[in-house]
Amino acid sequence: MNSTAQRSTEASRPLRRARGSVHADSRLGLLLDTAARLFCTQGYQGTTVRDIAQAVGILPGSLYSHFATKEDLLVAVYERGVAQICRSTEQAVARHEQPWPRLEAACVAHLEAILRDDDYARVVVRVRPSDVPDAAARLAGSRRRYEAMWIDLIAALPLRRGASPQALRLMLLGALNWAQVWYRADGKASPRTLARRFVSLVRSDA
Amino acid sequence: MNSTAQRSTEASRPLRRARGSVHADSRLGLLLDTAARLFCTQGYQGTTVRDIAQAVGILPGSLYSHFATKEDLLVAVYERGVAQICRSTEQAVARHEQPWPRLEAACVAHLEAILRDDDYARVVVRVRPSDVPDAAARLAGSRRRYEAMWIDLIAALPLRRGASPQALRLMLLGALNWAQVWYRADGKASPRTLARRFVSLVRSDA
Amino acid sequence: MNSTAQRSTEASRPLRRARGSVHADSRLGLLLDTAARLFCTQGYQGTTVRDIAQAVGILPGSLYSHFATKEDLLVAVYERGVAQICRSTEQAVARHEQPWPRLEAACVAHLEAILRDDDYARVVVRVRPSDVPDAAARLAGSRRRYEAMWIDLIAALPLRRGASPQALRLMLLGALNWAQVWYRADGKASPRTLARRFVSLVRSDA
Amino acid sequence: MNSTAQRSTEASRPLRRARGSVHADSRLGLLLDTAARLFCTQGYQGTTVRDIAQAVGILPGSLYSHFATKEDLLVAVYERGVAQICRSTEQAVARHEQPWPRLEAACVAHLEAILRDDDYARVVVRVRPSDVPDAAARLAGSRRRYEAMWIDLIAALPLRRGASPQALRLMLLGALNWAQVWYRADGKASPRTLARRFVSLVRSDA
DNA sequence: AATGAATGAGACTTCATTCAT
DNA sequence: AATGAATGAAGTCTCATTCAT
Repeated sequence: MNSTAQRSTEASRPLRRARGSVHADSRLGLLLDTAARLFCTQGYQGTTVRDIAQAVGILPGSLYSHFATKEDLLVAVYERGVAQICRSTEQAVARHEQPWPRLEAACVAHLEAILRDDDYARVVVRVRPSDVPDAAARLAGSRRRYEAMWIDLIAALPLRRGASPQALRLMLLGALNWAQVWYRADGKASPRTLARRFVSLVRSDA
Repeated sequence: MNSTAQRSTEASRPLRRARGSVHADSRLGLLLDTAARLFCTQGYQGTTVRDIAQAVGILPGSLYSHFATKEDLLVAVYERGVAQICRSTEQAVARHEQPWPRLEAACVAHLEAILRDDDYARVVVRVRPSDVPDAAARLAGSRRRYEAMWIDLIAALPLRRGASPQALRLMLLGALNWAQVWYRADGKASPRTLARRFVSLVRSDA
Repeated sequence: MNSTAQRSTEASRPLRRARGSVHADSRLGLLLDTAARLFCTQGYQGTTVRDIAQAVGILPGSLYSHFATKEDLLVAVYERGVAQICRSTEQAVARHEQPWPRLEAACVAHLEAILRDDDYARVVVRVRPSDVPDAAARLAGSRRRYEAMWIDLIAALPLRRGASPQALRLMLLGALNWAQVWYRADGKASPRTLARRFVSLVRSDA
Repeated sequence: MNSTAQRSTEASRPLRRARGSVHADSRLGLLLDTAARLFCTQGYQGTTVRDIAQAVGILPGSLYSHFATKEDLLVAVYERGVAQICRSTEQAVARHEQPWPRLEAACVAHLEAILRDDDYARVVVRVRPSDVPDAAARLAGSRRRYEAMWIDLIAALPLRRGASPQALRLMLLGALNWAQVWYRADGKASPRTLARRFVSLVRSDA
């Protein structure tokens, strides 16, 4: 619902202007936050320009003072989402030195971001590039840096011979991302617990 | 509303009328097949009633001789999808007796269904119930039978103490389903290979 | 809701076939009754062919075995309505010999018919010919016989010099017909009472 | 939503843009005028959004910049109609002091408004609230103020003992309103004459 | 930056009606 | 007489976007 923990100043929840944003004193920050919230809640196609404008407190046409198209707005949100999930994950990883703990920390950070903390990050998982054909390439491009990070994380693991690092990465990220489909906040297991269980299932050194 | 399940391949992909059907319902069959194809290709919201009607060769309004709403059509497709993925998986599982091979067979069948074989099954994974709020309950209901099957498959495994069967199920299914997002048919690894790799990663008895 | 008191045999309320209708054993009687009920309840434009067919228990297309168009069905209902309101009024009038009591009896019969007793008669007042341009002439033609009766009734009155018989007729019928707009069955005054009050207001011989 | 009431004749019938309006809202005024004209000519259900938009010279969708639904547009027209018929009647009444002449003036004003002068007023009589179920309550609410005026007018009359004021009001208004059904502008009697005849028929003090 | 009205295309759906069976 | 599927036109309304102000 609200964006990151680290940057809460910008995600001013109510309708008024955010301060301290890189985007100066404009409504741009609020606009992005709102779009992120609606995109991750209702999906890209399920969110209308009207929805966003109304939640921000402007008219639909005014949105085009900031973004040329709805897709551009999505791309902006998506890029921020990738940036933030990268940052969260990097910070979490940096606290550990051993490869498996580092991987586990990444999984926890990732899952917490896409389930709870960060509307921007949630959009990255919620919106399939193929749902927005014209922007698919740009979205996929944004994602790449994050994937590179995961490739490194996995490469550092002492896997047993024959195990596919790529399969491990796809499996872990897939399992984590799909949690967005079934996870309910009122459940018993927290994102953190879930992430740890997933990791322990594939941890071959135990 | 929809007809049998025994005729899954009868009128699968072609744009024109099915040939040689024993039933006289070829139009309805074609309609469902077409809807399944478009829904899994473009998503539910990305597919218009016009798209479907045009691909079938009828007028948009004619669709409403068969289904009262677009959502009802989705539900019919979805229910067929669940039925077929259940059938495929059950058949695959039945060829094995040991728990891990049974699970592996299920994963292979599941992944092949949602990546390649079966437009109906693909819809089940492609369309999130929450994207279609008014039909969400019906869709989720359909899914339940399939989930029950997986719970049984997992319960039969000799897991090491402390491992969560639920986490294992959610992890495997999530990883498999998410493959729909990144899998490209021209890739090196077949669905079968992928599924086996995923299973081997979580196989604790090796 | 149901049609006349004198012909209750035909107006079999539930969905099954009427017996003893002039229209033999067919569903025609039921069809007409149902159309009358819906037309007077929801208006002509507010009633769809589907509504009628469904209430009768047939398919929309089957309606066209009986009537070539929806308008033809309306005309048939309307003509019956005029016939029945004529009959009711004539019977009521026949019980009196003096001109004013005859007029009063006509008003009572008319108002009871269009407010309560007779769905067919209600249609005659409810549906404006101008709402159905293509059938307007036929509807207006049906009405004529009834109007002639009223002209005679009024002509028999001993009006004071200068009073316009035409104005009196238009006023009385207008006041009665408009009651359909505001009358509620749960009100205090019965149609009979209302009709009498209207007559007494214009009765110049008191 | 709708603008002033002081400009009733400004953009009355012409198909094209109003000339010389003091206001810049000519488009909205034209829209309302056009809707009033079509609603009173063809009825509410007989008038399509396309009809209105085309007569105004905009696209159907553009109508929704001003009104959220077709019903909202009707309500706006209807409310104006009640306002204007109130105003016309009040002005006419104000020119007389005796109760019967005041009533007669009201009848004349009412009849002229709903037969000739004022498309908005005509809509009030032409459209039955029960034909537009979702807006019925709002329409009926609008009407109330006008009815209150009539109750006062009637209450001031020196009726003979036993005469029901309510019946007199319902009779007069019913007779006047129903004239919309049968009146043709080319007839011999003017609305004014007709209204006077009606009043004289119920005038008990002559 | 923002407004408010409008655009143009297209959304889903309904309607009366047809017609082979 | 009735069916069931289809037609073709039209229904109301929504959408992303534009543009003069």
